[in-house]
Amino acid sequence: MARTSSTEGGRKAPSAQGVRQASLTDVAELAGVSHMTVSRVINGTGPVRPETRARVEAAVRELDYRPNSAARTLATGKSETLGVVALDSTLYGPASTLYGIEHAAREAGYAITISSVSRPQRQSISDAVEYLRRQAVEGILVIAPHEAAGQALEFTPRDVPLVAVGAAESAPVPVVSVDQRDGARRATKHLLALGHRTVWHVAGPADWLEARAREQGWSETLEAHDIEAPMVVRGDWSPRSGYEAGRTLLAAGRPTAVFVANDQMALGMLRAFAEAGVAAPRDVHVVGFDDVPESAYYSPPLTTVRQDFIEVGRQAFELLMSRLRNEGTGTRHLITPELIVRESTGPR
Amino acid sequence: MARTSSTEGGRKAPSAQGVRQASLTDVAELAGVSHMTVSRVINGTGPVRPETRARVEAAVRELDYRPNSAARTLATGKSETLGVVALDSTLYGPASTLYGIEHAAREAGYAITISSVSRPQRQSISDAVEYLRRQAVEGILVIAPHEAAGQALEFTPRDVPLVAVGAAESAPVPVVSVDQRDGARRATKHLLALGHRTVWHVAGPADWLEARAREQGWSETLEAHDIEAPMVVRGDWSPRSGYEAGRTLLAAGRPTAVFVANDQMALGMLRAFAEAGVAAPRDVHVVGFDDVPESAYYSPPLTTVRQDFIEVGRQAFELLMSRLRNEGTGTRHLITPELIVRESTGPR
DNA sequence: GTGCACAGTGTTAGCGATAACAGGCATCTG
DNA sequence: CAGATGCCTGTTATCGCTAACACTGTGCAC
Repeated sequence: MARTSSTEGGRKAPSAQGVRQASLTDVAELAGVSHMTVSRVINGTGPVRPETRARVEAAVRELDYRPNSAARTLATGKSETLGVVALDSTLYGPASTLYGIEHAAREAGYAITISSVSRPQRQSISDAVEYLRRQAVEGILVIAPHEAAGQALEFTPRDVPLVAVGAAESAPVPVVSVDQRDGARRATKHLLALGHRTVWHVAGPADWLEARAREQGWSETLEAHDIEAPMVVRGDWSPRSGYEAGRTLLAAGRPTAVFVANDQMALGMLRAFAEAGVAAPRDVHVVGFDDVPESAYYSPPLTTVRQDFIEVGRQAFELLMSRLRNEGTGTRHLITPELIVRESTGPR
Repeated sequence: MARTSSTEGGRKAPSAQGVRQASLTDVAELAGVSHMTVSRVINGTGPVRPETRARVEAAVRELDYRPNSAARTLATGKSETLGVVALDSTLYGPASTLYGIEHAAREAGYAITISSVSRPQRQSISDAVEYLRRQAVEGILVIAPHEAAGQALEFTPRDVPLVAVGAAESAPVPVVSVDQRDGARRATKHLLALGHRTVWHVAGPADWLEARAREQGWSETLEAHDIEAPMVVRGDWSPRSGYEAGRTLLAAGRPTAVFVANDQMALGMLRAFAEAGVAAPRDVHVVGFDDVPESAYYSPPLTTVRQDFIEVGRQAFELLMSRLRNEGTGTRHLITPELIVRESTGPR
């Protein structure tokens, strides 16, 4: 089609902000039909003669009509919107999960409203949920892998479907998560299989359920091999805390094998080791957790446990949808992680 | 107050999903007033006798009333919701910006609806904007630092306020961004000041405006020193592409100074160098961009250019708000980045 | 004591959409 | 050819809220 210059531009994009959006009725008038007919054309409900349909569609284009979602929500009771309670962080895991959810939702035509919490406290999580309920969301996904989240969810109202991502097994709501304990067991076994007498552990924050599950998987594996678990060093997921943990470990007696609860801390620890002249894999074997994109390029490339966060997000969305449809399907999805072996546990 | 056990619990959290949410009218009936009085109590508009107010508040609690935002939006024309077009990625920058925005918005009582795009194409960005408009957002923030975003924004409707984050200076909308060129100039000057005869550059994807601005800052600095710019090696922000760039550089003649367009690629490059026995800072000086939390723990710790993404998010939100209030304040905010010097450009 | 201001409340009319039902006019069926 | 059965369209009520205005009563100025 040839460009019709000024007319089109001028009509479609009036610079003033005051122009009212066209409504169904406006379109109906212009097309010479009733507003219901327009509604039927827009939504594809009910039969409309092709000729009429064309007239309506022309009017829609002419007025640049856009359905008002608030009105639709009010009339139907359905908002086609989901709420997500997300962590206010750029941690790789939570951020990836968020995108997994957003993706799945968008494909299904659902909008996503986010409410983030800076600190994993019971109150703030309850607040976030409450806030979302006010936004008339149809369901809520909570990405909040801490203890506090589990507690907050206990007192969550039951009248809006809710799915937790990565929360406690004991949480009173449906849950989708990666099997952290299994991942930790794989990591620990891998290190033991390399001939180490014991495996040390740098854990995440104690109030993170995932940190605790990894710790558990580690300690129960040692136990199964009749090995007494050494002291746990705790970090906060950050590279800096991993660095400090590394120095602590060096002082505590130079481990030969360390399972670190996430890749970023492993990076910090490797750095602390390197500064002390302790090289991996020559002097120490290290396994991380998460498989962040960088971990293959650490020095040395890091053996780690891969979690498929996108899949977690997808399954969480699916589970929520099935709840919305009132299908009482499963209440807990566990996703199995995968051990990725790289140089940090390679030949010395 | 003592807990009244079963009555309360039973009424407030009926497990069935079918129970209708209480409406203003329900509350009004229970409190023995008109629905308008309830509305006034809820919103604090208009005078209400303390006694009446108390009765209404009791009824609100009793019924666990929650205002219906769709109805409110329909009646007032204000949705108190902003739309954000975000990149479907876990890149540190975009993710951080998103959280900066969310934070600022939440404090101001605005909800955030996200629409993410997987690939920075003009069409997908237009679609995302269109999608948000349908959600009745009051304003839109576009985090999309690519060429395509700039193009898409040109054809964006003018009737919903829109602010771009990190887009082209030439974009036809208000923009908030970090001064990439300035950052690149600082990085390049820093390397030149260390006595290098030239500085190589590993650039980001050509369709990212930020990549181009950094490249420009680099090349114009060389030019100002009468140095001919060496060949540009291009990556895609990923550590893997940085690794490949590193190998390319090694083959192309072993540079002594490299400015890499982001930290992750710098990591990959350092890895490629290390594998070839080229150590930083002994044999080569490297500067990155972004200052991701990990960069202080790379081997060696990376000199880089810090961008305050949270501040970017905050200012973008502010700018959008001022647009909403129809204050014609500034149209472009530039935030100055900061050079962080670490070992990767340290003494040899 | 009349009038006026104002606190406190109620009534009515939308906002823009869908739901539910009610036709008019063909076309088929018997 | 009457009646039934669709297609296509229109009318009306309704979702839950706020805006706008109307109404009562009290307290105070004059």
